[in-house]
Amino acid sequence: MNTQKILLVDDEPDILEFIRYNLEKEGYKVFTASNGVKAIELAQKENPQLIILDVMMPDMDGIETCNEIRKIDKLKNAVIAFLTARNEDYTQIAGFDAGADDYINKPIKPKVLVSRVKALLRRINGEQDGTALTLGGIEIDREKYIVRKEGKEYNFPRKEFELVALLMSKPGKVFTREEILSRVWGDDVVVGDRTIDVHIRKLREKLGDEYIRTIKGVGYKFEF
Amino acid sequence: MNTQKILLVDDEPDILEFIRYNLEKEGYKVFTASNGVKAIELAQKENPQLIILDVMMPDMDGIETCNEIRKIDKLKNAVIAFLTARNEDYTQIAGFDAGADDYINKPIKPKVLVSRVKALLRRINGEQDGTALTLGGIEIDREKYIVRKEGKEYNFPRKEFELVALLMSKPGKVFTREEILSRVWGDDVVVGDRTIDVHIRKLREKLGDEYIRTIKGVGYKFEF
DNA sequence: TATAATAGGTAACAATTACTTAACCTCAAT
DNA sequence: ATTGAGGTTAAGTAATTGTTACCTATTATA
Repeated sequence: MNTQKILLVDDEPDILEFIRYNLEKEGYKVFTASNGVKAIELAQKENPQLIILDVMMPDMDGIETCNEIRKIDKLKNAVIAFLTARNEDYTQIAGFDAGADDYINKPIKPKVLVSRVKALLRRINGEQDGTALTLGGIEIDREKYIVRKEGKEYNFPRKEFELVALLMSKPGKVFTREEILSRVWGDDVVVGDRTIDVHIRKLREKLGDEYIRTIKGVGYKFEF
Repeated sequence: MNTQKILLVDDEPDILEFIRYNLEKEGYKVFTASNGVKAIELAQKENPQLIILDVMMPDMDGIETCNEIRKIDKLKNAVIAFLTARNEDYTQIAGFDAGADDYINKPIKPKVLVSRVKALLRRINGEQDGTALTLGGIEIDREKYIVRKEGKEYNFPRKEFELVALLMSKPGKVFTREEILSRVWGDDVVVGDRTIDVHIRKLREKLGDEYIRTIKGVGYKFEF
């Protein structure tokens, strides 16, 4: 296997060097950038498998940088992790929307960092793990495209699967109809108003009514 | 040839006796154990060529038992098969990590059981494999480019072989059309839309419809 | 070398499944 | 009571996949 490339983005040199040290010790090839613009340049050039972004940065913050990176085609498959201070709840929500794959909390502990990085990189190299998400007895497995409930497996049609996966990706968060349309159907597709309802209904039929809650006038959320 | 020893482990006496009856009829020497601890003891003493483990057992489940057995040096070459209920959480593919060689689905049909056991034992006696992979009664041999099903051998054309080998390499995982094209045909080859379908059809014709499942809008996967 | 057999691919159409819509219903807030 | 948001159902529509027959290239066989 090729040496893995990691791009590290933070405005604090100390943190940059601290993380670099710990990752290079593990044999990774580490690139660093001190701001979003440089990060994007480097990412274009080096095509890293994993990008670690500090959320809090001057000028262009991590989320914005993430959004820009996600627009670059050849980086579509890169794994992006955010560095955040503990308990930055709002940030996290925005971060998942931006397509983050994981969060790493500061202060950083070397061991945690390394094992997390390994787990994230394993995802790319096909190896089993991390693909399943379990919440309130319901498990969705992206890789196998299966939903499990109480040991039984169900094959959901594509839209239903994407919909439940979206809602579960951020349990408790209310997804507006707009958001749902944009992320499950795509921005250019135009569908009628009742389409979402019908899909929600099908999900409730299969999972039970207790998981998906309607927030009238706002949207839907997953609860457990 | 020496009489072959088979160790059977299940907590349900009925199943134990049912299988024992069918295997003894074929001339095998069958030992039974009702739990993992006894199984390990017996395995140590009798050194069976084949061990059939029920996955679901109280206290020490099949996978755990398997892990313990694999630690015993003289049992390194034993073939281990799991008994599983159909549609049971495929999580057990974790069983492969534990070093399982095959899965046998419940409910058990005598004929299927016997031919399966024969196929597994054939591996030990004489025919050295190393590159063979057996799943749900289908065995693919990368070296000889041969597919075996219930004792019969089939010569698959290259593409068909590569396709089934790919799907079986990660049972349960959905391979997108894109992935399949890239890995069986290569990234630069351009083939029409229906090409994959036709090959899938040929495989289903030869193996039976129950192995390859279509996930509409996503891809195909191997199931057993 | 001619001929046959096999493998791989394509096109046309059938079948299936998923998705969307329309029409109508319910419920709660004003 | 009226309105508006969402729920429900059945049926229509679109998209994806299955199937068959046929063509071409390659490899085996006489």
